[in-house]
Amino acid sequence: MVRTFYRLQRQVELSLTGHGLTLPQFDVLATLGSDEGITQQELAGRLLVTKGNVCGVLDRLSMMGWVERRPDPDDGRANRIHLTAAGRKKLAEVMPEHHALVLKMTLPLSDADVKVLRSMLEALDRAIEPEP
Amino acid sequence: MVRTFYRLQRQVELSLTGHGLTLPQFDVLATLGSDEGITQQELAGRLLVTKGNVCGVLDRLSMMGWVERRPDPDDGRANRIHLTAAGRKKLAEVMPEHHALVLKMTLPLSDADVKVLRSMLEALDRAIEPEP
DNA sequence: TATTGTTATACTCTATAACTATA
DNA sequence: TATAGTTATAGAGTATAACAATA
Repeated sequence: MVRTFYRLQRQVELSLTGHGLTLPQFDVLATLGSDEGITQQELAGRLLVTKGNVCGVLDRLSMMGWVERRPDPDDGRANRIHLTAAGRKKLAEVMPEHHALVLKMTLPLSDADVKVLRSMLEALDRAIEPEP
Repeated sequence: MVRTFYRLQRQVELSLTGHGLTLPQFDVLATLGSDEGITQQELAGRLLVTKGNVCGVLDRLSMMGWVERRPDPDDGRANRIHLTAAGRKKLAEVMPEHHALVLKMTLPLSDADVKVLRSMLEALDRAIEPEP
């Protein structure tokens, strides 16, 4: 089961490589796409990675000009992470192919199965550290 | 969907770290557990990684004394990869906790759901490069 | 000439831990 | 003192490409 997960993910990773993105980088962009303005700590929690590592990923993403750190007006220590216009464009560029790949990978399943799969994964996702 | 996959996988990865294993290393051991004696090329195909990279992972695993390369008697170029006794022991040591984690992660699902999920994943797995 | 495996390089990610600054 | 973010280090994985030995 885990091996299948890994293979599916490698497939996604290989596709992202063609866009000059790594999986963690894509994950950050996609997360910001739905939850812009979160802090680096929150981002670290989502990715299940330490804040130190998020820092490095953000360094690379901001060097590419896709994200920017804006100081939190209410907390001098915190940053709020935002997509730049270029980042939004990049995400819009990658997403269609990404969706096409997911669609292709789930082709052996019926539409109903995919729906079930999706709702299962959402249930599993919610179960991951709900009370940190 | 892919983000959930990633989060589930990170969870597995964090658990493996406690055993001094990385996900690719575990993947190799588990693959050998069911298909011992395959070549490095075959292994590379399973992991969706280049032969050069498999070489490095095997270097580390054999340095730990968990796998060994045996020259293929019929093809002077190829190696057949085998688990050592220590490797088999390591796998037996990690597997219970691994299964417990998978069980815990799928707890929000019913037994029937898990069965469905498993059969879906098997279908997806079979669909990944069936004709290389 | 093609294939199996090895080696080399550069980059990214991760674990770990010490550090700065704000609260 | 606790928290948000940064920096430093070491190890591992991956992409890419050149290389040796065998088929």
